Amino acid sequence: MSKVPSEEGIRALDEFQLEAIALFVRAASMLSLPRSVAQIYGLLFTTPEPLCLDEITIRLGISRGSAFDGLRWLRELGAVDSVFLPGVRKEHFRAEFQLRKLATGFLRNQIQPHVDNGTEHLKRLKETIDPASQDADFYRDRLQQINGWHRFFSKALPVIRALAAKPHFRLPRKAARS
Amino acid sequence: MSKVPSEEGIRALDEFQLEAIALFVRAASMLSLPRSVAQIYGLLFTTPEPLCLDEITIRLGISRGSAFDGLRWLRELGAVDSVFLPGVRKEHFRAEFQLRKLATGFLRNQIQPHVDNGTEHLKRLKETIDPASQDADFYRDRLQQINGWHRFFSKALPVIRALAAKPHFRLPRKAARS
DNA sequence: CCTTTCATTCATTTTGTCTTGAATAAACCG
DNA sequence: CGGTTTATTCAAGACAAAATGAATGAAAGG
Repeated sequence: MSKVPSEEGIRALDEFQLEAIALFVRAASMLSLPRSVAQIYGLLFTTPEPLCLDEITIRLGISRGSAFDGLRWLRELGAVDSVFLPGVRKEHFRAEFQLRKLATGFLRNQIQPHVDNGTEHLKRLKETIDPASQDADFYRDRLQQINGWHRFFSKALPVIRALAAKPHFRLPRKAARS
Repeated sequence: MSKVPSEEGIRALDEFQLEAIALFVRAASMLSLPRSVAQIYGLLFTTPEPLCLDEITIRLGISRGSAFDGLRWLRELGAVDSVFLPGVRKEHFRAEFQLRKLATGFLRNQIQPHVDNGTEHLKRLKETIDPASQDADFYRDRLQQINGWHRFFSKALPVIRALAAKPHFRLPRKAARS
């Protein structure tokens, strides 16, 4: 009957979902993340059951490609889990929402690499200082400044991770719908 | 003699400056900030004397418009100071580089507004829950989740500010060139 | 005033990123 | 195996953000 994904049995987004997705989109724009990523996460976050790729494209009105890329990104971050339902071929997805996991994934994927890379660049920067130059002292001072920032970030990341892990910031358990 | 900014007496960037600017550009890309902003900051950071707009455009090879916008952005953040030299008409700029100031400015301008705005959106989101809906409980649960994140950020920002302010992360004083 | 210099704006062009959708590959099924 | 469904890639197009530079405005100097 249906070769192409159809909308049969797919209910439209309700007001809560729309508003929540909008909220995620706003938050994502703060981090300059693609709208589609935020939409996908928002949809999964506000949907009790795991959804497959086609359902996502239909409900959000985005293309397969976007949905696929967005899901891959979210999975790599750990913000989305794939779920295999017995007897169902399609991969299904649901939102992960422990702050600890989200923060850890984001730091690991988006921040840490830059900080690590910075270490290397700092070494190179140091070597560009010509001791004979009349600016050598000034440059050494600036290099130290950058080094200080770099150390700060190296130390701050674990602190942030720890903050996010504090149960204090999690919710009191509430009955979850099955 | 010169109606148009010329390169008279403007020495080219040396290796240290080029490398440092590249480093700032990389860092900026992590935050999705425009390249020109990073270039300007990098140039000022690695230049002992304050520079005026024209010197910046010449040394970096960017347009007046970019330089102006970039400087405005950096000034609003507090990452750049303008300096008025006696007997000199042109406004001159120099980099501010206390981590405390940079972090404070960035959080104030780029993050805080989003968090504040979030408060409002959360209120609206709450009102979209239809108590009659069969998803009402589920949605309330999710709303609590987002509330938790929001509280986390509200609390985390001051902590980060405090971290950045720790003298521990600043450098031992070194003689600065006048 | 009038002129000159410097600061600022903004319509246009350029650049880079996101999205799309058709093509391809892989997995599954009988 | 063929046939079919599902997953993934990727070149082309759409879009948004940034950069440009000429035009305008403001301030200073004489």
